[in-house]
Amino acid sequence: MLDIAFIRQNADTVRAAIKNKRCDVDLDALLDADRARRDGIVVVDAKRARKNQIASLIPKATKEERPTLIEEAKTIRTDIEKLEPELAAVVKTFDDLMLRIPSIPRPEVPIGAVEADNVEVRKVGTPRTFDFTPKDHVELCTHLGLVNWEGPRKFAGGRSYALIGMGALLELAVTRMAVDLLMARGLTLVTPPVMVRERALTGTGFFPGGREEAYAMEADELFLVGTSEVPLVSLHADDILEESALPIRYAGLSQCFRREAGASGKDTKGLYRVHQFTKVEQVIFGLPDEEAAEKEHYALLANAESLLEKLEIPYRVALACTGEMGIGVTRKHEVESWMPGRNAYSETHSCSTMGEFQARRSNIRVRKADGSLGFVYTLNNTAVASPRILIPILENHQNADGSVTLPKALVPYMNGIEKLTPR
RNA sequence: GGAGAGAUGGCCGAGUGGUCUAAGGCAGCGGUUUUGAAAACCGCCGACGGUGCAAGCUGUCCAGGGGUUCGAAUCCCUUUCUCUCCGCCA
Repeated sequence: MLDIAFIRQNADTVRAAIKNKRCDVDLDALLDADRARRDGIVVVDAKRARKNQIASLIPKATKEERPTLIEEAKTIRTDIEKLEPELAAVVKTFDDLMLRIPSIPRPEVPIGAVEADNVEVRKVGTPRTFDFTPKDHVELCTHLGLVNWEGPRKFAGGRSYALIGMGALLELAVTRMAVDLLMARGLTLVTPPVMVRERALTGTGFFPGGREEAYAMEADELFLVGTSEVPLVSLHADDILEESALPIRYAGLSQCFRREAGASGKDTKGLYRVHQFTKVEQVIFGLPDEEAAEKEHYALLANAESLLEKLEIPYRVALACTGEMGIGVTRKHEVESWMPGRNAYSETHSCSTMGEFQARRSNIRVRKADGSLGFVYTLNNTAVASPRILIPILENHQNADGSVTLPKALVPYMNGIEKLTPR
């Protein structure tokens, strides 16, 4: 969410952001609602002021004066009772529109509509040249017995899967490796609730725009989160954090749930796009300062890259274009791992600076050293998401006989197992 | 799931219909004193909105929502959360 005063004063900037981010919201409707809201407040506040004035006069008034005052107060109350619902309706319109206004992309962000408009920043590692026909991860998982595909699809539906045996252990291993790396770099491990109220999703910017993406549990008015970013950011909703306590750096470990409502028919095969997965996510609360935020952003990015280096996976880093950024994001880097089965770099990490966007929605403030209050900046990045990360691990490290030689860093987490072979 | 007790500013805590512009304390900020610091003393000190060049004026907020009343932190209803006991349970 942006400051309405900022929106009024920078309407053109906001209009450009809406266009470039391909958001569906009517800025003029918002400005109209804002005007109507403020006009309404002036009228209602004047009535309320008189009402308060009369209420304070009555105890001091004589017996003779009282009936007149009470009469006037009753009239005013009737007026107010008529005006308040009208104002509330205007405010509701205003609030709904405010929630759909995107944050402003930073100047370095390329303007573009689709993935192809992202700007490559660097490539690290070289995709391996195979002297045999490499298998894709589906074949490898089947060959090595890492996944049960058919069972889950019968009782849990499409995009479901079960990791089995070494497959399940591999997920634990890579997850634990990520946790250890982040803890060593000063992040605090959190295993948060994954069932949350609507407020957490609105507060982090996933609602109202992404309502279709979330699983809802109607009976309890709870939603399953698609990332632990949601509970981690919400952990400090309504808090006033001391400047000295910042930055706060969390590593969230959770199951994530996504309906993939807009992806029907896309990536239905294998482990790439699934409804339920495990993710270690990095979340930062920092001072509202662009320079400090930039430093944190690149530290988060570096953590993800370290992970991929340990996993010996070639990857590339791209600066996402405006059309590929979420509503609240002001700068986003995507890290794409090389996946031989897709013959492409594909997204495994997403590193975002959100500015004050989430803090305004979730009411997360900082008391600065000079005593003033401000909103914090939030940032987030994937550390590792499984099973998607299993794809480049298996595909890049496969051998001609269908076995997989695990990257060295993973071996201790695999109880010393160096190679996956069919059992 | 059942019964009961609670929720007040950054924190603790008083406040059972008008004088609440929320006592008092802690923390914070400024000052006096001091070589410096501490202590003591004095003063300041909630958030958000509207309006205004500004000074100021004004509205809302005592967990959330609704109601009663000329007037609600206070009375009523409701939701959420916390605590105690019982039940169930990995």
